[in-house]
Amino acid sequence: MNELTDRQKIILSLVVHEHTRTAQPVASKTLISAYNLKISSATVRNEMNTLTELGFLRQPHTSAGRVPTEDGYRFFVSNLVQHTALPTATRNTIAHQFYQSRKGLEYWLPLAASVLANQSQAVSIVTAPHSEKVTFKHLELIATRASQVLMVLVLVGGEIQQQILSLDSIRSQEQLSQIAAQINHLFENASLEQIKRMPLASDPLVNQVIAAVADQMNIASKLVTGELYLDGLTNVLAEPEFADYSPIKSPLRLLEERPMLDDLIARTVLTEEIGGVQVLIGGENTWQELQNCSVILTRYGVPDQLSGALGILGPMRMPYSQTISTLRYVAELMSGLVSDNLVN
Amino acid sequence: MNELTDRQKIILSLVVHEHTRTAQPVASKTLISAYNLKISSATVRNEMNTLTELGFLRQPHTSAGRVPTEDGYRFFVSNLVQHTALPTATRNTIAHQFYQSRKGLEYWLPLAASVLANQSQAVSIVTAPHSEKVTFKHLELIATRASQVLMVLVLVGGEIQQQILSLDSIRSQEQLSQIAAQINHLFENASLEQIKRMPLASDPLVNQVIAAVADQMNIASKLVTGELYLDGLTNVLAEPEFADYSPIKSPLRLLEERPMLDDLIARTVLTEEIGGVQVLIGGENTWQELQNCSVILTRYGVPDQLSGALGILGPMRMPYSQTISTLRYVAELMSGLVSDNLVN
DNA sequence: TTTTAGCACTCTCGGGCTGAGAGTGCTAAT
DNA sequence: ATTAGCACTCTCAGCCCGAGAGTGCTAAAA
Repeated sequence: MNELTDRQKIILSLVVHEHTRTAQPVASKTLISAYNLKISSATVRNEMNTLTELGFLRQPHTSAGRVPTEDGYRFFVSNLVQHTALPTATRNTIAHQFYQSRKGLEYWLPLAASVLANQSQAVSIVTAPHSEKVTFKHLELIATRASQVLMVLVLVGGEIQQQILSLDSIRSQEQLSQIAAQINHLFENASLEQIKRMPLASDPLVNQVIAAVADQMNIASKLVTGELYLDGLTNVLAEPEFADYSPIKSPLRLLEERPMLDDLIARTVLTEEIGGVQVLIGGENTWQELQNCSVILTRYGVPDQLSGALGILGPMRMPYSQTISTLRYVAELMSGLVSDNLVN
Repeated sequence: MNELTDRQKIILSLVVHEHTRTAQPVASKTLISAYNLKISSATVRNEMNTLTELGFLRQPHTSAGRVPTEDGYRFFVSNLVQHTALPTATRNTIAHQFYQSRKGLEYWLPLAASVLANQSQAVSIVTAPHSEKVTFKHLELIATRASQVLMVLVLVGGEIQQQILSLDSIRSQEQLSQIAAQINHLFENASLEQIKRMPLASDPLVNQVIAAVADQMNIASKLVTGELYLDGLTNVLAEPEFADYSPIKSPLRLLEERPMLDDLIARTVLTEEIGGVQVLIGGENTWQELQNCSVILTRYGVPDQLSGALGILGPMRMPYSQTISTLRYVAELMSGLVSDNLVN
């Protein structure tokens, strides 16, 4: 498979590089002049020819330069990308933004989305961290009007679920607090299974609350990802290949349809350990919507406890090295923040 | 101002109607054949001419039909729109979707966004309800690790704020609960001003918590709108006038920039009482980004307690009557839901 | 055997031209 | 006041064409 000569690899790299820069088919002459190559354009043409036969390049038409194919990008990303560290200046800029933001996940998530979108000039995807195992942490019952009660459920990890309960009978705030305290004691660090196995209480109202708790925990356990944050939609629209609007629609559709996006994230990132980066080029024959796009995804958080996904969706013609580095760095930052603020 | 003859009004209406249907300039002949008019095309042309001189219509070029201008739409919306009730079938479809959704604001908000986007085939804007006056309802302190504490603050209305506190000293959950109970008693239904005026407690830790509460309430009071939900971005891209992509970018930018959107909502809806509908045509010389767009906004919720905004952003060429009716109906539904689930 | 210079060939792209068609404004008659 | 009729204007799609870009091939050079 990896039968390319060194020179062919260099040329493929350069074509990819030049094409990401200009968004134009790359001609043989352009290449030697742009990168000061010591070989003639004819030689480059010959090599390009073999690369084309191998399926790594293609010509839009007979007398045009070459453009990398999906396979070309794939080969480039898996074998040729040079993982350069993010420039210190960039790292500082990013870190600075987190530093001067308000503390708290609800501020960091949109911030991460915005930082990623700006840095990559593409669409960013950020999901709130979510724990695979749902564990009870704390319950609170707050009297509102008449028999209505606001139930606030805190899960280990820090996720908060709320629900309005209509109780069968009216209780005072003191009574409610007592019930909550009782359940808090009983359910300390309990899993959903453990809660389901517990015997019924004597007070039917307690049972009603327990049922609601179990219900909410059940909902939480079925979530693949937490809240979703997107940013940078307009960046994509600025890309020259989208001058004709139609190719835009499909990838944007993907972002709007949660099930698809969840599927995408579930099938890629969540199978990955934290720190790994997955690159999907052209939808990999699975997501039709992503024909001319690439998605780069990674996971952040604390393993086995609370983790979410970070991603970039952009044109296939994308500065992979830089984008991957940025994504890695933001993931690192976010992991740190999550672990510093873990509720357990 | 309202100097139009009845026939001119009819013709203006028909031009608007026909143009929203076809997205094409409307010719005099087209009009009489499409609507079986009993007058000749020459008469229509004469009337169109005066309407053009009055600034309600314009010609893209000499030998093209007429297109409504901003003023034309404005006149149409304020004087000529016939407020037809939403068909029962549509109402049922919408109500059904709310009925079979899970209960809870966190489900209704995206649902409302999705319903509006689908019904109007445009971009929908939904903000979570938010109360103008911030009032303390309930506080909870939950021990996590070491000296870290999760603070959960519930405001009257039901908004929940959370924050991780790093305490100066380590306390047990019992002690924390005691502190919370103490503050809950002290702050019952207190406003931010009242809290700020209260004397310091003897326990510095209590003061630390109170400061955090005040801080969170301060943040809440500064929010113009709650969380934001958008949907239907792709619908806009399907509009024929956006075949060339460039006009798309500006309105989408507006949606991504929270400050602008907040400004838009604040300046229009929030000045309006609940039930009223505001129509902004072509940005009304204030929002450059909305050149060829119209925004229809309304407010939902419980007056003076908890209210949010619902809106539709679409092309200026938009079925106003239908869209307004839909918006009204969804607002009505949402108001009901909010008032049924009020925490106070 | 590999590289290179040279050249013929192919294809795109923008400009200019053109004829058909759409729709108007005007005029004169009803 | 309305309308039929007509000349006029402007767009639009199609076509041709020449310039330019870039290739593939061949034959010579290294």
